[in-house]
Parts: sequence; C-alpha cells; structure tokens
Amino acid sequence: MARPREFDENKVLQLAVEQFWERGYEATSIRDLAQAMGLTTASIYNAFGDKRAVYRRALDFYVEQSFGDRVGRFEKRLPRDAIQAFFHEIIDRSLSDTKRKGCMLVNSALEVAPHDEEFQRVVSGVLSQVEAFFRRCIEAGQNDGSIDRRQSATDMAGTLLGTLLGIRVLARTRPEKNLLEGLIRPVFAMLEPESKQQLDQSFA
Amino acid sequence: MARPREFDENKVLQLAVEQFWERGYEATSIRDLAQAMGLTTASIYNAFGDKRAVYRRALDFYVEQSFGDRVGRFEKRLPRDAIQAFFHEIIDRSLSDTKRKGCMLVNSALEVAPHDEEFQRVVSGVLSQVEAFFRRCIEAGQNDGSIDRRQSATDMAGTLLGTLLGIRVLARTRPEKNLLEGLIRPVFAMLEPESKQQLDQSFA
DNA sequence: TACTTTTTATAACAAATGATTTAAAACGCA
DNA sequence: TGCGTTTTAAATCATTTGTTATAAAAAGTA
Repeated sequence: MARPREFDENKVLQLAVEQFWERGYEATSIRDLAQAMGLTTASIYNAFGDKRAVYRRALDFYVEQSFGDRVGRFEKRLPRDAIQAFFHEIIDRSLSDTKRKGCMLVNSALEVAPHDEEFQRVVSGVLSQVEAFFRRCIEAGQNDGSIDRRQSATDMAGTLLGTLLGIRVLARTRPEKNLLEGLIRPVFAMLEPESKQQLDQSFA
Repeated sequence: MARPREFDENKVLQLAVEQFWERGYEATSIRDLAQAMGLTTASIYNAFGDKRAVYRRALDFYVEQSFGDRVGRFEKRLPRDAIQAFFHEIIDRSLSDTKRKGCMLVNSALEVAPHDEEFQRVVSGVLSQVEAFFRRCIEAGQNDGSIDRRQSATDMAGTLLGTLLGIRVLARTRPEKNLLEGLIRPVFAMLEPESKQQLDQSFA
C-alpha cells in the first residue's frame, strides 16, 4: 500500500522520554528531540503531531512503564512489606540517578501541569492512583493488625504520598543516603501498631 | 555625576520574582521579563547582566522574604506549636494560591538546580536551613518532653522536610483542603510523646 | 511495470529568542 | 553653562524556535 515506517514507535518514544525527562519540556527543542530520537523533524511531526503531543505520548509511556505493573507487583506482598519495599525501591532509584532526572511525573506536575488542563488531569490522576494503592495497603494492614489503627487510612495514605513526592524533590538537590533513608524511618514507625511500639520501646 | 536610575531595584526584582515564579525560567523570555518589570531589555541587561543573573537575584529576593524572618518568628513559640504553625501557614498559602505557583524554591530545585551547580548550592543550602530549623524545634521539644523521643531529631527533621516538599508538589495539582490537612495529621501525631498517645487513645 | 500512498530528507519559513548597538536624554559636578 | 557619565529608548543583531513545503525514496497493489 505505502512506504512503511523505518522506526519502531516504542523505541523512539523511549528516547523521547529520556530527553524530556532529563531536560524538561521547555528546554528541549524539536531539534534536540529529533537528534535524541534519531529522526528528522518531519518524521516527528508526521508520526506524532506537534511538540506537545510528543511530550504527551512520552509521559504516558513513562507512566505506563513506571507505575503500570509495579503497583500491582507490590500489592501481592504483606501490606507493610509492600509499602516499605515501594519506598526502598524509590530511594534506591533516587540514589543511583546520577543525572538527577528525578521522577518525570513530578517534573511534569511542576513544569507543565499548572499551565495545561489536560496534563493537570493526567498527573493528578496518576497521583490519585498511587494514593489509592497506599490506602488499600493500609486498610489491609489495619484489618490484619499489622498497621496502626489510630490514624485513618485516608490520612496515612496522604502522608505516604506526600513523603514520596518529598523524597523525589529532595533527591534532585540532595541525593544523600542518610537523609533519604533517615526520613522514612519515622514514617514507617508511624505505621506500626501501638502494641508493637510499646514492645520495641521495652527493648530499647 | 551621572544619570540616576528611574526604577527601584527592589520593586522591579519583586516583579521579576512574580514572573519567574509563575512561569518558570525557560518559559519566561527577556521580553516577558521586561514587560513584567516595566523596563526595557537594555535596562535589564545594564542593571543585572543576563537572564540567568536576573533569575539569580530574583531567587535570592524570594528566599529572603520567604524564609528570612519567618523561621525566626516561629522559633519563638513552643517547639511543637512552631512546627504546627509553620505547616498550617504553608497549607493556607497553598490553598489560597489560585495561580498554583507553588514554592519558587521547589520550582527552582526541579527546573534549574539539576543543570546548574550554583543554583544547586543555593537551593540545597536553603533546604538545609529549613531542616536545621525543624531539628532545633524537635530537639527543644524532646528536651522539655513535648515531643516524642523514640525517633532521632535528625530523622524526624528529615521527615518534616520531606513532608513540606511533598505538600508543595501536591498542592500544585491537587490543592484540596482535606488532602493537605489530612496528610499532616499522622505527622503531627508522630511528634506526640508515647505517654500522650496512650492518653489520647484512652479517650477515643 | 506503472500507479498510489506514505515516509523520508532537505530546505525553508515566519516568529521569537537572548543579547547588543546606537543615539538621545538626564542627571551631578566643574 | 558645559563636561562626563550613566540610563534610557528604539532598532537591530545573529540564532534558535516550532512548524511546514518540496521533492525524492520506498514500499504494496494493479
């Protein structure tokens, strides 16, 4: 019928992700993008539309591979394990992020979402999903007695979401192991039921 | 000796702050800046240097008026009051921030600091000062018994710093009163000494 | 093989970008 | 009043920006 594409859409999208992720939206020009993706600008416009559309697709691609199966995988664990493993993985990734790219979703939340309704919805939707994941974990833990019941699951899920975002911001200017691993200790302690807290205390 | 300035440096710096704060560094052109400051581009270059230098001065100006006396004012209160008042003020400001500008320091931490050593130092320095403020409050509270002693002051100060940054990120896409006020409740509870926690529990 | 369709490569477009030039205007000091 | 100096205004500089024509190249179908 016609000439076929020379490039693999997923491959070039991944390259677009890396470019936008590292430099952000405004600081990345179409030519930067073309070089990073190994395409001509004409091919980009033909395949995706304009610059904003490429960013839109790139963000979806990032979200898909960053939150897609991950949340589900963690949820198979014991509630408190799931939460702790989630945070430890975020911290590990932050500490090995030598380019200090942070989290592309958080970057989008600050650079593009405030001035673009559609991105606002996308970002806020993903954040709500993460919050819901935390809430499910906490509710499960409160039911089996492994998580403290004095604070509501909703409030604690919000605390975890806030802490997560805080870590991702902090890591971009101060990616220090002691700082990041230290700041989650009190958060994990907050999850512990009172009885266990007393027990720990008696051995201290 | 020579022709005097027609503008007040502090006034135009404040206008530059508002422009950069709302739109960020890359999305603000020199002409945007000139219009916002009520100056010609020539005057800007003559008075400040290049675009980066204006941003540098604007960020200093913002930090000065945002963190300058504020931290000191809070520190005059009782330790736990100081921390709680600090967070309530941040949340109030976030909820009344109709333009969703967030915190210019956090914005800088994500947009410019990762690619600019000098801004890296500035941002990380201010964050360290906030952290130190939290730590001093916590240590004072631990000494007078109003703050829990089971977690180290360093760890809890990190938690507060992370929570603060998380709130500022979250507020830019989801400035919801319930969410923000809810997420700090478990954090404040974490500060409470165990004895008090038990007491609260007995009345619940 | 010729036709149709899509992708490519190259070049170009108008507009915007950061930055500077030029010359007029405005002050202090002699 | 004139001199020296700095600020201002307007125009202009070379690049870069996002985007689009143009035409050649590459495939499937007839």
